[in-house]
Amino acid sequence: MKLGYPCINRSIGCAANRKFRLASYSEDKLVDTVTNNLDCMHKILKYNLDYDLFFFRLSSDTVPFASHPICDFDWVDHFRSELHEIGRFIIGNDMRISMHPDQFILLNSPDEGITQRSIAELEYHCKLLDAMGLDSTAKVQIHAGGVYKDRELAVERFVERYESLDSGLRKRLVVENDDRLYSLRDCLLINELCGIPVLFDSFHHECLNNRESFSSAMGDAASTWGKGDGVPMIDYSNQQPGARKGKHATSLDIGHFRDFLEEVREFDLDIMLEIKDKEKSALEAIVIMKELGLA
DNA sequence: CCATGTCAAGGTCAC
DNA sequence: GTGACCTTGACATGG
Repeated sequence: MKLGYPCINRSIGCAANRKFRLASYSEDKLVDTVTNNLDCMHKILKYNLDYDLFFFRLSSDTVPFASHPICDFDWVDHFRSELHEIGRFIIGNDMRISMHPDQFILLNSPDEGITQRSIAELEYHCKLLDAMGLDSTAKVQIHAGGVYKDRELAVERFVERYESLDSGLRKRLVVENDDRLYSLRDCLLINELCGIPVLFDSFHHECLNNRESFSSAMGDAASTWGKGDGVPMIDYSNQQPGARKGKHATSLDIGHFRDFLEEVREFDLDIMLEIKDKEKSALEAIVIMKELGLA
């Protein structure tokens, strides 16, 4: 099992997700920002290696506005060697990488324009991973999307659009159960219809489910991952005490995490820890995993 | 320098 | 039909 955290490291004093306002866009600013972001990304990955954290989610802001019409800069070419070097570091150290575009990426929107912009954004994500030389085990996770007053039709649109994507995108995409609209069962249905692997989010599952236990849910999700997809990824988080249901915790609930691991320990998984204090909780979690002989 | 408003992008739900 | 809320950190502006 590998363990990781998303996008941001608060210990090392740099940010790999720096961006700027669209109104102040310039090519110089883009180059400066991406230079910073890639440099910091590399530093974070080195930190992760030092602490046995072999899973990391790259920020969608690595190349700001990459899929926006304003950006006609060939950043893949310009940053070819930096991207390649980071890719070599990742592969050489047997690290796992994911990305997770924001919630307005909607393959199943009835609005064709929204879908087209979403696809452009997915293309950017895949282009970044491609430029690093990462294989199809580096995943881009999305949600199923909206319901639009007709769930069946919305699922149909998702499947149709997924099938129309070119294989370079399809090989990286996975669909994640969310906490309000599409449960694990809904995602498994989508998988049956088009084959997209299902990324299990344990916290969303706690918010929205059909009474499946963690281990049975995990088994179902894991069975949707094929050979080229690598070890199944999952998202783990826990509830912030006293807050609205579905609010991600500030810090790791160690007892909950240990119980969760005990329940899914029969599976080989890579776990993304979606806790607000990022690497701090990851460092606590890796201790637990080692205690249980899982890392 | 600090505080507060704002930011490319949508959807849902309450009223 | 309109507006609040979701959720998020960091940019940007104004005092």
